Amino acid sequence: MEAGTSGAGKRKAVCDAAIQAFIEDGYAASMDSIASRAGVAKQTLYNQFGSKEQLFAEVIRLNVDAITLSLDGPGFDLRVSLLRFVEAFRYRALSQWGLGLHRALIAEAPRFPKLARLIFETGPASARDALARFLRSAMESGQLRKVDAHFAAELLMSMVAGFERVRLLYGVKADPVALNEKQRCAAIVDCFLNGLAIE
Amino acid sequence: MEAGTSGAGKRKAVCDAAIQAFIEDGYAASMDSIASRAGVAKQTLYNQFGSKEQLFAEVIRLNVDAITLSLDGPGFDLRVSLLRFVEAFRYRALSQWGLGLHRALIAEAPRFPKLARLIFETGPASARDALARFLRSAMESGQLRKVDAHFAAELLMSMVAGFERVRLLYGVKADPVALNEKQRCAAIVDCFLNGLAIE
DNA sequence: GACAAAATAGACTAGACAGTCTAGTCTAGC
DNA sequence: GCTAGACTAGACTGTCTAGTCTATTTTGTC
Repeated sequence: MEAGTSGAGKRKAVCDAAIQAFIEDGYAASMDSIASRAGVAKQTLYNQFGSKEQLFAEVIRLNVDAITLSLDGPGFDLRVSLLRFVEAFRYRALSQWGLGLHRALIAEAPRFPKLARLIFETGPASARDALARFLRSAMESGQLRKVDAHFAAELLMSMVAGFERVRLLYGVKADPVALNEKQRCAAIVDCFLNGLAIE
Repeated sequence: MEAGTSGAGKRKAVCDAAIQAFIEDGYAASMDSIASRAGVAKQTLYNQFGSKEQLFAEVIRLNVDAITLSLDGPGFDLRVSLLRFVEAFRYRALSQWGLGLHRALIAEAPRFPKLARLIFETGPASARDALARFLRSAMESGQLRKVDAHFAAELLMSMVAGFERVRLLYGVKADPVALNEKQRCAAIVDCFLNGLAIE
């Protein structure tokens, strides 16, 4: 007898299948395909979630959380901490998983405005706020120029997941002569630190 | 007798209606709705474009071009030129028009990989290349630190249309205490110039 | 083993939509 | 005026999908 054979187990199997389907096909993924992926009858989806909209909202909510990384230690080296954040955030935003989720959400945001807002707040906005708190403490301890911390946090996140995320969303491969991942992260952090250096 | 009463005139009317419909509803916009928006019979769409896919590809192609702004003058002030670029690019990327086009394209990129690639090359990549050429000349004349010019161009474009574009795509209003547009553009350019200043 | 809750397959409804077809109208050039 | 070609309204086909329903089987609990 396998693990998810009824009740909560089935629910998990359905969520896994659904997020995968939504990542691949967006909201257009059919309930039939989700059911067959999960190895479950379609009726079970309706028993568990009521409707496609609720299933979508539920699995998206389950799969989004903030990056609350080890940004808080006060004694840490600024550059090292930022580099760790940048690498983690880059992985989140630019993995197939992150790109697919982003694509599905962006496409359906007009249809699900409340869900979109919730996801934005618990995802990107929450990560930005954590980063802003970290940057503010660095500003107060004289390691960075004093500017709007939220603005600075958004700037760093943009540098990581701006142009390159667009490129990946369009399905275009990286230029072979471009910098590799590590170099890119380091260059971003250095440019950011120079940009906000004490004059 | 109005302008677009047959032939090329109708075609223009259909293109206008179609791009508007795709911006609002994505590829899900129905051929019936496009026809009625254009004040045209559905058959006319098929006479002119053959299929929905071809209509989509055609109107997207018509509506994407590069920002080839006045970046080329050699004697111009670096900061002023960049500010002009940033403000123009910001408007392009963050207007309802730009956001809608972006949303529709991102959502359908997996279905239209060749079109997506074409659009990426003629749109963002082409703007990046123009900016990179401009930055390279600034580097060569000693106004900027010498780094990979493509990387630098992508960084600046990311700063403009990164986090904030995501926020708008999610339909979330700006934080009321945030910087206004002009301030934001100026802060971005200043951070960029500091980040790449000669040591 | 009996029973109740939950799951199953699969048929079914209702509606949306791409694309086709038809019958008839409008317009330009001759 | 006549004709060819484009346009029109709208009916129609075939397909796809969300969601429902039913009859049957499986599962966990006592």
